[in-house]
Amino acid sequence: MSPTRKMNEPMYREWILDTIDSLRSRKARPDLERICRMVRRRHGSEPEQTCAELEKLIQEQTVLKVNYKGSISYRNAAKVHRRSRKRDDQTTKRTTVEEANHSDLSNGDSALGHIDQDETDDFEDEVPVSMGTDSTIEEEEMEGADEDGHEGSSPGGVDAVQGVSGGPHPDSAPCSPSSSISDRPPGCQTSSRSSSRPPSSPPAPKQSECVSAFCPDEHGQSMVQGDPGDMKRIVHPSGTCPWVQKSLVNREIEDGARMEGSGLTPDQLVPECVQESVRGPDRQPVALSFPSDDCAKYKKEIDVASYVMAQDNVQNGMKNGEVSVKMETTKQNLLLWSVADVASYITAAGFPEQAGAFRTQEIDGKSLLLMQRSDVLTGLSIRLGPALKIYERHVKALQRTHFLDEEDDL
DNA sequence: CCCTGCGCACGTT
DNA sequence: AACGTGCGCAGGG
Repeated sequence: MSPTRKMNEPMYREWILDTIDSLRSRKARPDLERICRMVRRRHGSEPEQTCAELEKLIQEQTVLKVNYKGSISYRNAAKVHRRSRKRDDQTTKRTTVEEANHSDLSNGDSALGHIDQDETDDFEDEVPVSMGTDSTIEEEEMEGADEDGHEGSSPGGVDAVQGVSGGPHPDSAPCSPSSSISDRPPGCQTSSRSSSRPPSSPPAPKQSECVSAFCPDEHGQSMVQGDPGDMKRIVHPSGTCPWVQKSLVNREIEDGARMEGSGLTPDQLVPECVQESVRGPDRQPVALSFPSDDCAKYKKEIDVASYVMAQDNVQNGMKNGEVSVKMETTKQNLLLWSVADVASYITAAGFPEQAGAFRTQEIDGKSLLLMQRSDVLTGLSIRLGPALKIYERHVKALQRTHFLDEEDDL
């Protein structure tokens, strides 16, 4: 019965991205409610589905979920670009990434710009998004984390702390750090929130947009975060997004009068990923330390590709030498890779069957750099499972490494 | 009623 | 100054 149910991701992805773009061009906040509504109107798909698909996109970073001015917004990752102007600064900063994490967060909101076609990967490195995909992720967890992180922030952090999470949304609530993190359920249903605060929250003094995704550490990479276990779960039942329905329903039927039912306004529901970081004019963020921060930092500092490679080598137990060598030269020479090089890389990475597809499609180093997720997932005619792994763990990693390196060089 | 377009204020770089 | 964002309002269907 529900044809929409079967929709392919690519399609949905387009719809959603398109919708986000439309809303943006219309100067309307691309929030979940609007996105769902528009998708429904245009394509007739259920809000729930849209919500679920949107989440997938968030996880794969095709869409970025951010907290902007106290509310959740979604961004088309491909359109996000960071400031391209000041290169010098960037370069400098990049070197020392230590603080990158914060800056990333902060710039999220306005800095996003447009990345044209290069998209995804490019921005990735700047934006605090998560890179992983396979397992995980999401936003809500962060709350817990940050709270936990307590304000380590700053001494004077009052403001900061407050700002960090408290500002805009109660939900984020950070205000009470000491409170329980543990109970912070994944956003959607949350009941606890209802009592927390009235719908009307004061305008957030500070503003910054935070991306909600984080780095999953499914590889077991030991990143800096403290509790991996926690952050692993998925946040909300995407399939169900009560709040989505609710908001839509409200609109259609009651117009909001019913919120009390759940106790929250659509806005408040969103909290899942809300997290904010504030940073002083000249200081670092005050923010609490949440995983995402670490992730961002981690991303920058570590050579993802190397890491991945190492892993693969281990698991494949093969051609370590070859791969390693390749890796060494990767940064500078990815552009020089031939079709055969790419194929052997894929083979060495443990996907011999899929390597042929790369060869067939004549993917050389340059092409590899230009590959987008959809290209790998659907353009090569390979199975989704391996395709996802190849893209997330190898293609993306190589691209990232390449661009980062390029940036450093600049 | 809903969608769309846009002026304007605000925040960041 | 330039740019991204989104509120709030007006106009059109």
